[in-house]
Amino acid sequence: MTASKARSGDGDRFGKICQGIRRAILEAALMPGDRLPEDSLGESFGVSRTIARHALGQLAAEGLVELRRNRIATVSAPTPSDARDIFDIRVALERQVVQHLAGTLTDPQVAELKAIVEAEHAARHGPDGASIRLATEFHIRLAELTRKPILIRYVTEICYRAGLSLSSLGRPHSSECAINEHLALIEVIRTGPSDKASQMMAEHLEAVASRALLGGEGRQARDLVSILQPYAED
Amino acid sequence: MTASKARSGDGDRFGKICQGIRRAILEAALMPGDRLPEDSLGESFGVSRTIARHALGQLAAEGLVELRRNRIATVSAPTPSDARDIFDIRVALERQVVQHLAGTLTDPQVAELKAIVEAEHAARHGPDGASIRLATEFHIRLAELTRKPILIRYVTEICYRAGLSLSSLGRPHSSECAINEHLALIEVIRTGPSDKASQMMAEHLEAVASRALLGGEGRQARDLVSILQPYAED
DNA sequence: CCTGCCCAAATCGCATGCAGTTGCGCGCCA
DNA sequence: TGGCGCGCAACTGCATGCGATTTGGGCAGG
Repeated sequence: MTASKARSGDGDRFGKICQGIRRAILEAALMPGDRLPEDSLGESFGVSRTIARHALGQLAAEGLVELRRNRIATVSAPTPSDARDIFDIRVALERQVVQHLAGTLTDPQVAELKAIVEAEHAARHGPDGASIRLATEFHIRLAELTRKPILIRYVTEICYRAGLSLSSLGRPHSSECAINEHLALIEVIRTGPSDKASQMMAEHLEAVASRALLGGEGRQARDLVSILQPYAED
Repeated sequence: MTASKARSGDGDRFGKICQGIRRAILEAALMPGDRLPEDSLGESFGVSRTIARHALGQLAAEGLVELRRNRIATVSAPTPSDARDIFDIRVALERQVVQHLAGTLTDPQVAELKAIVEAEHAARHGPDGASIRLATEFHIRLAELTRKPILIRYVTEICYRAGLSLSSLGRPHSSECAINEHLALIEVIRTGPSDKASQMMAEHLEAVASRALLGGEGRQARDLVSILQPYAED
């Protein structure tokens, strides 16, 4: 499925485009509403429209890209309410991750996770995009440790969506605390009972969501679309 | 995506194919391993390979279809372990559904849900496929009542995957009890506290999973792939 | 009778071409 | 100056064509 297909490495042009756009979105290089015409996309990745088009379809299925008939594809613009839903789902899924993982981490796994957190620490004063990407990588890596392909897939997808929501709706930045929370998470997953670990993950994600989403001045100009949305539903 | 693109009705050939195959899989008309060549697919839906191919991509992203490079697409063959993961995730997601819904159901909504259960009752002696489809429809309708598009999307997807798992790994049938459980669910969602409703949903889904999955003689010939899988991973 | 090789048919991967739709800019009119 | 409508360029929707790859079945050899 997607996970196995995204595993680019051979001549997988399709996966390359998907991954490229995903990363661009995650790092906030692409912002909601940005246009993604098939032609120019294919050109910049050195392939024909066909593949670019296919990739856009995939990304639309993941919720990162919006596809309207006969219109240029755009980067999705999650509403605050979307963001709320995404984080609710994310909490539910990542609780499962830590529940399955609690007490099973091997030393190399712990080391790998700590290495990611260290990278986060190193990047904490760099561009915003890198921080978000690394934090996301931490959560995805955690999911991958479960070796449950379907869970991995959903966590990955929801993490990307969350990243998009953060970069478009969130405050400029607030990753400082997340780093400590990640370290604490590793510890509690390694040693703690699964309930406690699950609870801590839930609190961590809630903290991320409220630090970034609820506190700040979420709404900019383009938010009028989310305001008008209820009126346009019928 | 599904939600916004499912706005079918006009000339949406793409959505038609997706929905057609989804339904065929859900009703067990298509079984895991069945081949889905682009040509014949497009022919039977009256479109060119291009669209059929695109639809297969979408279904692969949803996990219903397996796509291997240069090979004919096949209906996915979930392993028992996949099925376990799917139901774990499904429990987590549907708990959210009933938590959001508890105590908010309007009378027409209750009536609509009861109508679906009634249809289940009517179809309880018909072909297996119809029962599974209606039970699935119940859960999806429940999710739709939350009006949370992203949650709806994930629940829908996971329900389809669960349906595929049931029809391929499950016993011939055991929907009798599910009908009563659905009725009980409606009641507790309508009146009960959200915790209780959430708990009942979890128990219902666990019951479905264990009735169908754990009890029976899950493994047939093709399961040797899942047996060999761990050895082939590196 | 079983095994292994080789070739033709089936099928996929991808680019390109054409037709239909959108929307943007420019000129016209108030 | 500001609003309106028209026409063209850009873009998408989709089909088809060609080369590459897999498959499975026949034939030769053990």
